[in-house]
Amino acid sequence: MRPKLKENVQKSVTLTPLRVACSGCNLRELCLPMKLSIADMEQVDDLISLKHAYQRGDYLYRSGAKFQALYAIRTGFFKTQVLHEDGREQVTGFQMAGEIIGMDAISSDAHACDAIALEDSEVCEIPFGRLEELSRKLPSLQRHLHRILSREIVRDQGIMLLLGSMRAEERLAVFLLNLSQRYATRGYSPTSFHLRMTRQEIGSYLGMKLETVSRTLSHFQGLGLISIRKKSVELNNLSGLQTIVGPPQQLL
Amino acid sequence: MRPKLKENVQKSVTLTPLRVACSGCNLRELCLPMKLSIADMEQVDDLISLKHAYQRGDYLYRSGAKFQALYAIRTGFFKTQVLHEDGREQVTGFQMAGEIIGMDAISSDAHACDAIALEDSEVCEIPFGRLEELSRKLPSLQRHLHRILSREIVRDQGIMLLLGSMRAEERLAVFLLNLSQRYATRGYSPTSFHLRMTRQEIGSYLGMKLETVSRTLSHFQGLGLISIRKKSVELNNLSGLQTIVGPPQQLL
DNA sequence: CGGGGACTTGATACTGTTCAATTTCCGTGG
DNA sequence: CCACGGAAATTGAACAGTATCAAGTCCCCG
Repeated sequence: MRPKLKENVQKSVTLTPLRVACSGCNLRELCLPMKLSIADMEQVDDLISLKHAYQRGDYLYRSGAKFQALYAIRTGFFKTQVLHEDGREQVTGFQMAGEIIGMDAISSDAHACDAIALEDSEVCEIPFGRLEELSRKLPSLQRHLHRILSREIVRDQGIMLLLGSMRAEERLAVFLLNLSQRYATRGYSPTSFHLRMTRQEIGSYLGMKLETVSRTLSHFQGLGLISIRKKSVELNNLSGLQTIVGPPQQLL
Repeated sequence: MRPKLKENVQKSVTLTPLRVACSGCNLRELCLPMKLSIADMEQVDDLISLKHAYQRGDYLYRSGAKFQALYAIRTGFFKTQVLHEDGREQVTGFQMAGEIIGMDAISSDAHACDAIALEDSEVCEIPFGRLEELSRKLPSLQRHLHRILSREIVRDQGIMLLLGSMRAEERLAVFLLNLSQRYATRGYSPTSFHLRMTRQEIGSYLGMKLETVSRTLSHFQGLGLISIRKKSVELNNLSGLQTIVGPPQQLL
């Protein structure tokens, strides 16, 4: 696959740098905002050339495993979770195509959480040593890497806000709206999609029990906000969901 | 202050590189793990030379403010908080001497949270553009920056676990033990310290109401685990607190 | 020395959990 | 292809943990 790609680069002058680096690996996240020359782009392209397939249930990495690479999800769906020694588990995120995963491992050279495929997926490996090396030469790559790391921090802060100060209904509404927006960004319907995760996993992520997730979804359905049947959801009233997130009782 | 420092560098051969870069600014976090030549160290030293004082209640930065620099806390104590439009606020962290703050702003060039001094504090400014520039030249600085960013991600994951799967008692025990450990690292007593924040702020951080914080602290005192009088805490039984965090009822 | 914020404590209300019983669905093997 | 078995999901009822509301105290700062 890769050689063919390189030929494309050389032959097709009309190909924008963007499309070159992203054609081997649909890395919206990694490539979109960068302005690179063709030559530079090829270097980035080389970096992310390794591609692996994972089946549903497979671990992309396990907590404690030696850190070697970041991973760019090309297709599919993952969850990340941290395990407490006493058996508690907390889902820390759901990741879909175009997102980068594994950044927790940089700090200690070992992964701090598990990443598990929720459906069959393809992933590009980004050897971190080489990424650092290359980003020393390419300021725009460097800047982009920093943005990705920082975005993860901001995302986590949002989840803290959610877990620390929202009620069950609000959390679930935020969750659905977030999925909706992410699917929309990727060209899928923002109002009709499949949940790749179980109620239990949603509950773990949102800090509530699976029964509460189920009840709350049923409640939303009763209000006509959504239609849900097992894992297929339809959001019938996006602004209605927004209202639930907003001031439930008049605060401030 | 800075000129004097440079003279020290030139005259005192016995000064280790570490002590040079840290003498102007007590940046355990930023400097400790790096191996740099004297010349490189001086460059890092130059980078972090700007120092500012903040009084209790002052904002180090506000949400939305343009991103210009990271900040290394030299002395004092800060909190960071995110505000939801409907007035809800969530404290996302308490930062003390030696910690780096402001990394949320890299992703969008604007700060995503407020940082407020909880006591009179001194802070070193680290212009981020120059930090990036220098870290392109110094791989060990680059690596260290990445570790700091990643550590923040790991920290946030820990808080998600706390908020998502622990009960009030456990959260508070974790909180006290975490403070204890951080004070110990800095050479202060791990068992006797002042809380710099209000019950309300602790509650916001831990996802509970101030009354619950107060009650739970009283409860710990009743158990003989701690002694607390307003803001002074004494941890009388560290392993007892650990037990509270551990399996409360036999899980798994 | 006053005033107001911070804190504590109690009584009550409510949200979400726990336990339990069914039902539905999906993958597997006959 | 259908039947089966087990996991996932739904729903109900009782319960537990926190939040809420309300007094009252303490103490820090001006």
